[in-house]
Amino acid sequence: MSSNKPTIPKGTRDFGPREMAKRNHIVNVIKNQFELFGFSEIQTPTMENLSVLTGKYGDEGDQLIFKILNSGDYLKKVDKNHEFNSKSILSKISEKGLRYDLTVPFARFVVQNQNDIAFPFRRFQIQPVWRADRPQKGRYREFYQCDADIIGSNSIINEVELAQLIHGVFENLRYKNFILKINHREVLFAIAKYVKLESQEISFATIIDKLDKVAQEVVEAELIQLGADEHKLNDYFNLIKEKNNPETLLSKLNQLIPENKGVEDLKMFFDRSKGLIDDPKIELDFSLARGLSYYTGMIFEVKATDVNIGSICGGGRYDNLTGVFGLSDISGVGISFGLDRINDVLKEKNLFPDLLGDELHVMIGHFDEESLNHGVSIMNELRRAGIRVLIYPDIAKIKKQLTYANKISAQHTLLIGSEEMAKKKYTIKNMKSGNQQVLSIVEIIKYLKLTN
RNA sequence: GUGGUUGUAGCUCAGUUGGUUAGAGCAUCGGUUUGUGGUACCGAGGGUCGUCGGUUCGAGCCCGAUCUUCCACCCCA
Repeated sequence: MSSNKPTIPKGTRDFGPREMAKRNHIVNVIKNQFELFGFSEIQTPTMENLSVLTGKYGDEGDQLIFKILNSGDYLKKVDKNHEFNSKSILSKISEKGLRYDLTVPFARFVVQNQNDIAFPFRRFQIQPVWRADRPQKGRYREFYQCDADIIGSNSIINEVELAQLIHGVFENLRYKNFILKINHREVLFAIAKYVKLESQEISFATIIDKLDKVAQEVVEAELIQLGADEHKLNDYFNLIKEKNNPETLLSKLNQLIPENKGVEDLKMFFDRSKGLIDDPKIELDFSLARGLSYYTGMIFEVKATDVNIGSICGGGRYDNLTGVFGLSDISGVGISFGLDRINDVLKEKNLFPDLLGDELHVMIGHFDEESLNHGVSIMNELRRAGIRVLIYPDIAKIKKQLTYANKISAQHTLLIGSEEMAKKKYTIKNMKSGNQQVLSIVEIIKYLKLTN
């Protein structure tokens, strides 16, 4: 009868009770901030039509979309006499895929519901996404994103608010060692032009993005091979390396690329942020590029400085995300928190609070059938008073019941025997200290309300 | 997708140049103790050594394939 042990697919995870309590803690903090900033929640389906998903994330992104096989005889539409390769038959055997992120489904949602939406529309969304990537540290095939977007407004105030929101989230998670890097796509494009790489802006951006991993010489050599002007490249590298306040950096940048919208936006961003964020951890990084092809304006990325895990939050402004679905000239800006990576960071840095808010207040223990029944009515009274309580449901030795209470981390046990039933006073035991006292139900409720 | 790496009990790991019946700690269950756990002592259960195939008189150990783990690249949350 020995069967093979069951497993779960590569890159996916089970979350036990303790894990879920921690994840919920993070979700609650993020959700709370989203609501404070006036965002409303939506959800979209797990699967989308492939026509919605493909072409939005670049060629590599398309490869990473999980495709769903058509139901029924999925080979029916395949013409074997025709071209027979994976690319040509994909459209015949699959028309749906699992969502790859939350932004593109959101764009689809906006277009479909445009007549019911009041613009500017502020929505948040916390749902899992799937990528057929090869898993490694901080990289999963199923993971949660927590997105907040504002669509239908060009104002830089939105960017400022999102920066505030990011600070609010990490402050409430008690994580201080993050840095919010910002840049602007227009700046990158103008610099590409400046170093004589016009029409190769994308290649320029992807190479430049490696700067935090690869030595500058390597990046420089790669860019020169691409056709960049060595002298102009040096001006740029010098500016990247310079540590200075944003105003100075921006005015220096302005000398390289005058009359640039990106520089103007960034100036306005810092101007409007003044005094709104305590202890801002914002850094201008003119080499920040970010992959997703739909960004057109300011781009954000949050990095953990003391954990090696990639970015834990990212986002930016997109001017025409809904354009591909037929609704043009609507600008939006959004950010996405990586729940799983934030969880990894808090775990590594031991930043979870001792009490996660999921604690069981009381477990009722008993000695026989009669006290068990008595306990059930006591349990009812406690629940009505808002106390989280359960009763050990079987007749068992008190030792076994206490061991169980210990394992499920009950904060107290309430013991009922013949003496307790006679006096209507019950033994309440604090499981941490081991102290116990004999109290009436009213006193117990009062006592528990005080401790929780 | 490219290159490397890992796999022995529920968990963390030992296991000699290939040699009888594969071990430990923790965890689990039971007892010492018929009203007291987390924290004592005693005992028990639990493994076709990731899977399939090969070499050998003999494989946990050697070889191949495959799955899985982790890492780097790629990309990203």
